[in-house]
Amino acid sequence: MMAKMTIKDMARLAGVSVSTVSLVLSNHGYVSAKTRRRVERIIAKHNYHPRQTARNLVSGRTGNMGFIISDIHLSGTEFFYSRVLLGAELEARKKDYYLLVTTVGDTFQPPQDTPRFLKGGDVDGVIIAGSVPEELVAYIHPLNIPYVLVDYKHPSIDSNLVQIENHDGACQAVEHLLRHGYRRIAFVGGSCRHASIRERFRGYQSALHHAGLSEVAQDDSLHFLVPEETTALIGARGVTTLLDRAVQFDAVVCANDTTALGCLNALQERGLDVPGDMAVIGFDDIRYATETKPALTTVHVPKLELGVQAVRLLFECLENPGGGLYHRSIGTELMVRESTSRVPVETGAAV
Amino acid sequence: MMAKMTIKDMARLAGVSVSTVSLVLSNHGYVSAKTRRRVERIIAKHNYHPRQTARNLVSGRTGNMGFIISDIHLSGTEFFYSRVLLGAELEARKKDYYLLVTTVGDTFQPPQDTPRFLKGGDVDGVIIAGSVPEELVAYIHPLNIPYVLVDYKHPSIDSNLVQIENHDGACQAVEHLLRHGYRRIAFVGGSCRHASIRERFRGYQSALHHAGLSEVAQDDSLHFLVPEETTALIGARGVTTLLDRAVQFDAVVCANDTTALGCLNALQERGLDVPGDMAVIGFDDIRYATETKPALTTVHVPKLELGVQAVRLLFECLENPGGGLYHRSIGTELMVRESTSRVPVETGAAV
DNA sequence: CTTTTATATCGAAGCGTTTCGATACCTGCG
DNA sequence: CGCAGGTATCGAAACGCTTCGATATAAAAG
Repeated sequence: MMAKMTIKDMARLAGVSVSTVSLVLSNHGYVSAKTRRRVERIIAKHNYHPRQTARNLVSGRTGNMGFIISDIHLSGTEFFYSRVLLGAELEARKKDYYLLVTTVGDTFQPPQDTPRFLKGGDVDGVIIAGSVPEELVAYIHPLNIPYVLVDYKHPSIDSNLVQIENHDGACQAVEHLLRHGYRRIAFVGGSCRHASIRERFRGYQSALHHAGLSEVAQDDSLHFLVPEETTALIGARGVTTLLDRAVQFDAVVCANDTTALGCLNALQERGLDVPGDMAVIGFDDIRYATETKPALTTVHVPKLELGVQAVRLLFECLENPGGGLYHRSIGTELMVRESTSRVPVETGAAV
Repeated sequence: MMAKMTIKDMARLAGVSVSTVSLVLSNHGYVSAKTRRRVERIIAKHNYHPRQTARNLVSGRTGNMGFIISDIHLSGTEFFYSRVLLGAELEARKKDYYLLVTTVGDTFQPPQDTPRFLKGGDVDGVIIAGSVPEELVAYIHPLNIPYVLVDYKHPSIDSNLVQIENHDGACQAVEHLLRHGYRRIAFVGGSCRHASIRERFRGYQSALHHAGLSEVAQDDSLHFLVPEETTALIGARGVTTLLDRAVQFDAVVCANDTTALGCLNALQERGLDVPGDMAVIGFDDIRYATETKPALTTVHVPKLELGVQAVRLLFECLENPGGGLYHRSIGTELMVRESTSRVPVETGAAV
């Protein structure tokens, strides 16, 4: 195991100065073809690679971006943010950037819980995916390090944002149900404090209003919206609660697919047929949306794209410092499967 | 936006030398209580944090570890490796280490596709999660940088390993079926080139042998094992293929849960009752194993634990360089749910 | 009262790069 | 022939930090 080679070693071995080796490496100034060849041969022969750390020090640029995500989101409830992460990684790598990933719990105490890379300047920018403690954003904001929020928004701090068109997606869902003749449409979901969920609920209401069904939109006995983290159980509890209220409804819009899975199971248990007796529609289009029986009609969210756009946004901030805040909206697409129409339809690919 | 503060600024402001500030920071040598207080006040007041990059340069230690995972694994087929990642992150952070995450595709061309952080010395060690191109391991091995493979093994290169007790898990599955009276037990799965899947198959065979059912273990008409990546479709195809062969069987052990989901759906479509007509057992215990109808009996793999152990192993390598290769085996646990016993049983938590 | 020893502080070297002049050589043009 | 300007190479400073002596003082020991 030979000791780590440095640029000095290369210079010595090639019989040139350190600066010349550096010039060869960076392709900046003048180097004669002959010298260049000789240096390159030596470099290749010894498999030399410049130490990034040293470069960082002089350039003030790290080539890394932080990716912060709540532990729950990374792998707790849904198969969602790991795709956002993947999209971000693929896009970042195109520009030779790498992701320094860390998770945060649902509490965040500024000194101890702060990722070291934020304070130590190990990253050029940060992506925050999904909802995180408000304190985190409040901590990062004044740090003067570019950051982008994905599918989350701090209540009072303006940030760079990549958002899902939740409102529009929910409208699409409701309009689809209306087209298929469903009228008394319920809404079920957890995490109601999350802005995305609220937007979905508002989209649902708004579509009903436009269809002249304001009494449905306003009828809170048709709405089950709780603050607990989304799980299938919430969906099951939601739909059984509604059924037990003996309120009449023929369709349920779910805040997301996980909720919808719970609904499907609970309805089945009650002996109700989906979509015969009741339609169910989800949101997100997670992987298992195609595996349910019946396959779940849902609003597709392009998760990779969220990651990709977040990275692009961050790059723009980096290239254009002090250039105000950016804002991107990612559209959704209705995936019509079996849970909302009496005739089985073609099943599209999920995720 | 004030310019970035350095240790020099702190020294100047506190009226001491740079070295003294450094001593305060590191808690190494002698500093009088008075001086310490003064310096600490100044540091706190200006929210100064030493630049990691600079520290790296002198210490030769980065405080980062690489985490390499195939793009497919991160979010393609299963809800598995994102939990490994989470486990690794949580454990690494305990020692103030962070993960530099990157993905690899199923091809890997050494110069271009090599993550920069491997060459540039941005990490102190590397974790490789799941199966990756052989060339990747072949590339990293001679780099003399500590690395750990999780749930994967290079055919010829010896590495530090964290493995699942696949063989034992599959035995548990088969033994459970045998106890419940199932005898003609089939095996269905994809990705058969993956060592883990092969071990599961061998475990299945081995348990049957021990039970005196060698003819089942050897009967290839009961085995559906294909090289394609695991999907639910493979499971569906597998079980219908077996049914169409008109071979008699009353239970199917699946290479993993995704496969099992496909089996469940296909069986249901054929009008067969699970577990009445046929038992189905999975492997992994992914999140949706509890959401299927019937809930899936499966072999639980502690995914977080895989990540945790990988990080611990890597730390050992770092603290003990040149200390040979390490090897850890992570046990599994049978989760009995509804798909294997005629009487419904309590449903445990998944994932 | 001198000699250790423990305590406190500092200057300077060094970590591995990049980059900014400085120097020197050619070449071609007036 | 002399000189501008392009080409080639190099030495040295700088990036922000740690750490190794060196130096100085105070306390303890002889």
